[in-house]
Amino acid sequence: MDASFNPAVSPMIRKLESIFSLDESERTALLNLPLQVTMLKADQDIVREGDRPTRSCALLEGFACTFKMTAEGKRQITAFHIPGDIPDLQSLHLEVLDTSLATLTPSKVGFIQHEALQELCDNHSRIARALWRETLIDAAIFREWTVNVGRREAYARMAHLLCELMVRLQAVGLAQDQTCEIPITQGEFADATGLSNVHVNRVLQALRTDGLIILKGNTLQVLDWDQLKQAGDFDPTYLHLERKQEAA
Amino acid sequence: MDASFNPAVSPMIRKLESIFSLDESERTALLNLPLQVTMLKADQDIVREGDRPTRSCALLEGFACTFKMTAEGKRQITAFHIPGDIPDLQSLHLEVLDTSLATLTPSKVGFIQHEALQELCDNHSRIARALWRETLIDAAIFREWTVNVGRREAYARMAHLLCELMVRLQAVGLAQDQTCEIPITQGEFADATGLSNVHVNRVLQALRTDGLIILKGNTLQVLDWDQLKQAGDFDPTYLHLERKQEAA
DNA sequence: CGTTTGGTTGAAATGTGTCAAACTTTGTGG
DNA sequence: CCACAAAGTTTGACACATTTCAACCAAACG
Repeated sequence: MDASFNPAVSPMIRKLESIFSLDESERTALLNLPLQVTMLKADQDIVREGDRPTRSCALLEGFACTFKMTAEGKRQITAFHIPGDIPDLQSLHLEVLDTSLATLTPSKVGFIQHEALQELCDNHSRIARALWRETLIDAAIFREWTVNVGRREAYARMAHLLCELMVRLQAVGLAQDQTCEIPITQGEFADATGLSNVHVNRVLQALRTDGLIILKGNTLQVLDWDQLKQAGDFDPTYLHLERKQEAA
Repeated sequence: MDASFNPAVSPMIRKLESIFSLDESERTALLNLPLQVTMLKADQDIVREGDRPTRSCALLEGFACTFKMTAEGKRQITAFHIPGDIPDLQSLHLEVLDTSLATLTPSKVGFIQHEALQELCDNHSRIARALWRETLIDAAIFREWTVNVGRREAYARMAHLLCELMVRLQAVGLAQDQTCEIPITQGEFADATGLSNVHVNRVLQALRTDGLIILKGNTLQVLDWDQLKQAGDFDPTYLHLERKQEAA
């Protein structure tokens, strides 16, 4: 390991490698990215709708979410972010942010100047492709969420979301034995699924009663993957993972 | 005009120029794109979920939509496409399609081999940026649709969708005097908004009664843009248009 | 012109939201 | 380490937006 390497970026590399094969020189280039690392508290805004950031943010530890408020004051979460994600990579090519980004838990984030990202893309066309691909997969997840919210009833909707989180966490090594930590409150689940928190509570109880999951505190354990998958009408294709990982 | 130029691509260029400034050499490069032009009937699949296409499709004339079916047989439309759009540009970097794409009306489409697109991107880094940007804007629209379906009630939801279509059509010169052609049935609006067709019908009647729109056949006329915008909680920022066009 | 497709209407059913209170867990400062 | 506050979860009763069903109507079309 070169002394100038920045080991903090490793979650980001692990994430990228879950969707794109990197070679040694590419990993090295990523490890050399200048990163401004910061610790953030829970429920803290990282960037806000309307901002014109000159940098993007890599989530290194902790959970975050992208959201938007309606005129009526309701919140819709459009994405959950887990370690390794670059939640606002889009700001590299879209000047104005159309959503806000906030932490859900205490988090470690690394800011990367757009210039540095641009230079990386110019010098490594395959990294450019990998990052473009990452934003395309984000888009695929947004599409799937629209389907989930628009056409699945509450029980399936919640099951689907849990499936997605499980598979994504597994892809970056944050789940094992069908178990993972999901520090997301029922109110946050509600804002992500377009349901009320009361109804999320009832649906989660149903999922427990049906023996599909154990969800206590922040720990989710899937007891019956096949049934949860079926209940949620979940097909992981849209996550476009490099090596398919069945949560088996 | 060079004889080898392909004038069929012009809707695509007009669309790109609505979100990114092209110079003469870039326009020329786009005009030289090898395009396989085909006429399609209404309600015809262009590509299907699970396909692994080697080309992307530019919509030159007509309307199309991206959609997904749930296990219960319900359909969710995740995007409407208008002339100039490249609805499956994402397949350039995502091997497997996670959604289907179909025409809504008789359409003229131009297929572009991925190799040709890749070469174009390699030779013109600014076009690469423009195309990446286009996919990022598509993603922003998906996000907004999630908000729309998840957190707005039917009346606002429908108003928002009409606002979006109006502004997008205007951006490519397909709307004037607050009027445009929208060949979308109430059933298709329903599948896009996550409502039933019966309820879409009722909401449209309410929008008419309230004097916000005239919608007869395929012709939409907005009578009171400000009120429609307010009713739909519509803020066009997420469309990231190059020169903002107020529908005024 | 009949047939199909899409639009409209009304009545009844229902999934989910709202409200309000109680309960439980977590975090924290004395 | 307790005590208390704060945050999150659970429960029940009721309200209501939206769906479903079913019929009818209007327009488009070959």
